[in-house]
Amino acid sequence: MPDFAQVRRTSVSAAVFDQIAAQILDGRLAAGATLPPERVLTEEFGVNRQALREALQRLDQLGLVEIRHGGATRVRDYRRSAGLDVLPRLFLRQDGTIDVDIVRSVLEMRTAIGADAAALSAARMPAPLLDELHELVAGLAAVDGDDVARLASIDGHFWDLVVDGSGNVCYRLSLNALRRAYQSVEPIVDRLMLDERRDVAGHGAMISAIAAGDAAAARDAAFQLLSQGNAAMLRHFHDPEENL
Amino acid sequence: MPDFAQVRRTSVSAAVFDQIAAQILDGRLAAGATLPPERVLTEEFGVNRQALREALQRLDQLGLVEIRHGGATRVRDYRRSAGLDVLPRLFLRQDGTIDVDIVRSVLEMRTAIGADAAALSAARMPAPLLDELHELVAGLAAVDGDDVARLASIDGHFWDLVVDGSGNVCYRLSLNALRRAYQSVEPIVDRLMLDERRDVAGHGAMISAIAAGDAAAARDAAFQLLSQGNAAMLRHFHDPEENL
DNA sequence: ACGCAAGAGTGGTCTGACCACTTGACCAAG
DNA sequence: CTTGGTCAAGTGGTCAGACCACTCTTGCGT
Repeated sequence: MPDFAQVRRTSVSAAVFDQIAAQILDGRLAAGATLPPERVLTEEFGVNRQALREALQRLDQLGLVEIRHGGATRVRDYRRSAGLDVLPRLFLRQDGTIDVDIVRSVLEMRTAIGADAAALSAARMPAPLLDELHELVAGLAAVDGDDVARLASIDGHFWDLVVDGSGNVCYRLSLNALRRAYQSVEPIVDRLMLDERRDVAGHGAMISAIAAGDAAAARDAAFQLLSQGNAAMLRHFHDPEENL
Repeated sequence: MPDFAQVRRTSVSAAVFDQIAAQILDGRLAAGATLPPERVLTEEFGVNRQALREALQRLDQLGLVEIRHGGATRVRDYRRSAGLDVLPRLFLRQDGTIDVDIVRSVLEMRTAIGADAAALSAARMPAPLLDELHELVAGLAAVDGDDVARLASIDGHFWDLVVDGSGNVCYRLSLNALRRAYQSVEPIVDRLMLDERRDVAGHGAMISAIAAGDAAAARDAAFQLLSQGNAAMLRHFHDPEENL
């Protein structure tokens, strides 16, 4: 079995972006500090000004720096200015360790969003999506219990439909961001989430409540379902921060 | 009385970014479509390639397009790839109208997040922050009931402390994104949120529950408090989408 | 002490060239 | 017919150097 690792193709501007972002997120570049002028950074990184500027533009878009024409580029306080898009870089630090606080935060948020989306979809879920959900759960029961990839796919699709059915765009966008947060450690997550994802009864109870239009029951079922994975994740990441 | 509008000094790359982003978010540029080559876009926009590229890099960072070295730049399905950072542009459409569905989504999410943050902070809130909260509510009672700016400031600070005290980074980052969503219509929001923000009893009940470590009560109090603004906002934006 | 003009320093834009990668057409060997 | 390789055209990526637009500080003049 080959099992090769994917070759990483990194552009110059992306490399610059990564370096600066990492320094801001781990505090080496403090909020309020001014970045050196572009022409100086150009020399330090050994890259062209255009490549450097593309990196800075991305950092600005992310809320990590503030660029002002004529003035200096300053480091912003990402806790006040950034969005969920920085999560992946907070989750997995540059030295390869995992931040437990971020793990907990992500789990709490997915629970709150997931539960509320389930409750909302009890009132709004369109019939076609509901049919798809039933098929998914039926398919879930037929999956080999150890096929982590297939379980991840079905469970992912399951929540996509629930969130879509909730009609809440914010939840839809948040889900994208949260997933990306632990994408870098997908293999571990796939293993830890195994029990939650193959819980046919749990998934079934949830869509039953949604189909019945019982918002409270749907919220409860979602909470129960998600709590399984939360417990498994926290148990694993609690003490050793560097488990990979 | 002058009442002039603020001059918008927009850079070239920002203007290009705005145009493309708007076309993607309102569907004129469909997901999966390929953008013209950079050299062609350069001519159509009448700008330099560097400026154009900076705009494209930002769009990629936002999850609106996918740039591939050697291949064409494609429009992505922002519902699957973007984060909460696109909310401001979904909230206020380019023609100046407001999307009611987005308003509702934002309100639902702020409620879910706010209530959960309150519940979490009941267990985690550090003493210093709690003291600050008490001072804030005391100050709230002393504010002139029509000073919308001051009320907005105090209420904003109030929730900052609650979310900080919850110790959940995701909620902190989400709050940033949600606020930015309706920042463009701040005056209206300030007026509609008036009753919620000057509800001294509601704020007081919430921090009392937090101080007592009663998570369930804190969640309830937060929910009650936030529901006031939700009702006012939905009442106002329900039918006429273009109210300004 | 104050106001303001000038200069230095910063980010913003432009030009034109070349490099690196992807794609598809075409061809040769199996 | 399939497979693999070659090649050329088209795409994004990077580079160089110059100039424009804005901000901030300095120091002069009042």
